Amino acid sequence: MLTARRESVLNAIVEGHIDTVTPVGSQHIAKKWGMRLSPATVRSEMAGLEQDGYITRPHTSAGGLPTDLGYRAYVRQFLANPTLDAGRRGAVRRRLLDVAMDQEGWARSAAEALSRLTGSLAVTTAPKPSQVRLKRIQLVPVQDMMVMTLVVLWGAKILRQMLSLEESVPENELTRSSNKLNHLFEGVAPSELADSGVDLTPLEEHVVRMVRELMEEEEQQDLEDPLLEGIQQLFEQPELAEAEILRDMMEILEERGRLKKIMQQVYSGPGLRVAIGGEVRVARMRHFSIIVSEYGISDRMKGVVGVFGPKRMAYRRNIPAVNYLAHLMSDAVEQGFPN
Amino acid sequence: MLTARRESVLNAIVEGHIDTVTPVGSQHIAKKWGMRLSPATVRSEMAGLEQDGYITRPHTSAGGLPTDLGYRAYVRQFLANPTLDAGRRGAVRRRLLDVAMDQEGWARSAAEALSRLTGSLAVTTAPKPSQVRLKRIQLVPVQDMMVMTLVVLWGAKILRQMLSLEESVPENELTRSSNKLNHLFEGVAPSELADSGVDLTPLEEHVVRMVRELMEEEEQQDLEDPLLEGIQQLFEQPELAEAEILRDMMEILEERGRLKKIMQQVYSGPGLRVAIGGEVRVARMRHFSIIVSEYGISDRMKGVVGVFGPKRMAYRRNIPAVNYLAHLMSDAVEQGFPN
DNA sequence: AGCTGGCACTCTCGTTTTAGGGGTGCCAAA
DNA sequence: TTTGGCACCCCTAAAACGAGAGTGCCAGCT
Repeated sequence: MLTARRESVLNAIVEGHIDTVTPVGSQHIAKKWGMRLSPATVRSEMAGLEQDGYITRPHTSAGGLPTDLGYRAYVRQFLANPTLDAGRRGAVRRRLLDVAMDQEGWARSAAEALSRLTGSLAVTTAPKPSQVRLKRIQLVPVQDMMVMTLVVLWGAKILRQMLSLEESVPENELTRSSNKLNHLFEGVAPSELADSGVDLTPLEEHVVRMVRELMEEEEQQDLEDPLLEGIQQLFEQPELAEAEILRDMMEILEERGRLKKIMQQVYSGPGLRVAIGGEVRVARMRHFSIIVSEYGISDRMKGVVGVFGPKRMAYRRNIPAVNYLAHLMSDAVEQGFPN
Repeated sequence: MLTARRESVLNAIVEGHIDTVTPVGSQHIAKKWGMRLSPATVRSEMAGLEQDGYITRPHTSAGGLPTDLGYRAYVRQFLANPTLDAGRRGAVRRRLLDVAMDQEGWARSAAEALSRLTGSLAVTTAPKPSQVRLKRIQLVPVQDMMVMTLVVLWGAKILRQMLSLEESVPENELTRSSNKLNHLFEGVAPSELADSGVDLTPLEEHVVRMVRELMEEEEQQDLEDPLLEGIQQLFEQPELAEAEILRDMMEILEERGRLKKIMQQVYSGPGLRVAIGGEVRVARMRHFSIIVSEYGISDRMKGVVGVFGPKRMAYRRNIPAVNYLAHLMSDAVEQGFPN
């Protein structure tokens, strides 16, 4: 059971470890404490914390290291009401509401801001509408027998696909087809992209089928691909001296898909989540934590924003920062911005 | 002066070092030699090689390590006629000619193939036409007062930019403007995107100016952004145990721009180039080499393809591989594929 | 009770020592 | 010109060592 005093010993251990990287001993804590408690007393509390699984020791007669459970208890206090101190908010808000950017640029600049705010690797995904709907189809000839199909969806998402023709088709016919298809299908969901009674040329048939496939694929994904900003910050973390940890990190970051999957596992509905080390069931994450928050309008247009770093990250700073950004971004989306 | 025998001693040293990572001694070489020469003789040749700057010794009485000059002499033999043995060519050709992909996907899959072929980090840039010309402009309304401008260039490159309006503009007017601009400016270079005598609405003026800026920016770049494939391979290299080397590598890879600049420095015109360690004047490259080849049609549509790795890389394997891919990709581009 | 100072003990980490071996340079002989 | 022999160099890996940080426990104090 976690008495108040025991909890503050735990806090001291976590924070001590966060800034020294080493196991932290009883004296260190007592000192930080202003000597209101002797090291011996602290030791007995630490014994209790170890018993209960909040800390471990690398070996007998070494200081304490927080376990995942220990971090979890530590983090809890920041989850209640994470507000960023006014000083740090600075120009972020303005920057995020001011510029006319496409979704991706906007999300990227949010990640940049968050990265600067936290000094960590920041991750965002561009806002994605929950409904995939067709805005426009455009067939652009790029060469004889070769056409690029541009598909614009609601929310300014662009898909493209090359299409090789059986026979050369004059440009104005392509334009006519584009117009025809746009007329027929503007605003439809992928499932409605079937034959509409109207006669379609074989080419048009083909395009419709292709667009449908693209849109269905798009529909599968419920998040856009994550955008990373501030990778260099990660490399300054001392834990990466450990070859194994470095390797894990590379494997996580190497493929966008992997990080996306992890984020999907962690965030599950609105609000802010923290996953510490092994809490998310991915072996590679053992030494890392991730803070994730959804933003946007839950079932209309959403994305996620978060921070990734070693378990030893500055939760006290990062949690409010992520939360702040999530709110900013939600505000922006509610105002229909960006769009 | 490099006698034939001395040269083969050098070869043995380089290859020995490539696969043992350590300095290589005279016995080792003599053994490899099938004992047609005694270690003592080899030693005297090594003394010569050291004198002439082809090898160094980490300390007196240690084996030899190739210098940049030594690698250079070693590499020369592969530059003459780098052909990949038929066995390895495998399905690469087919894969590269078969699929209908956009430029970037195609270039990425080339990088993937090259990475697999060499077991190293492969880099490509998508083919870029030397002339930036307008194919089509499309104005897509995404929201009241907000328009997305899509610009398609020759070579199927797409640029986009958000544009916020002063006042709401009905959709069909946007379409009319798109059509008008396409009529006026189809196929023009950025410099020709000026007033054309025809009356333009303020909105159209604005779009033209914006498109021109985008195109001019595009014109500045003479390569597309590099695509990397196979980063994980790099991390398996033993030299990265050295913290300093690891750091250098990270700094090079961190920003795409940096690698691009290095590649531009190395490749200068058609054909295959190798830059070994300090040969390219970038401090961070000291421990690395890069093999780069241009592909495409020199002043119409080009890109680069290459391999990046530690100086200790398998040049014998990688040079022919890069060369092979460059030729494949050139063939593809000549056939107007991808497009 | 609960806290504290004292004390013996444990474990790690950095340093020093040591031994061994791979490798050289040189020389004299084939 | 090549080779075997030999003395010597210098690094590296392993072992030995000492210092320091930290613990656990206990007996006495508040």
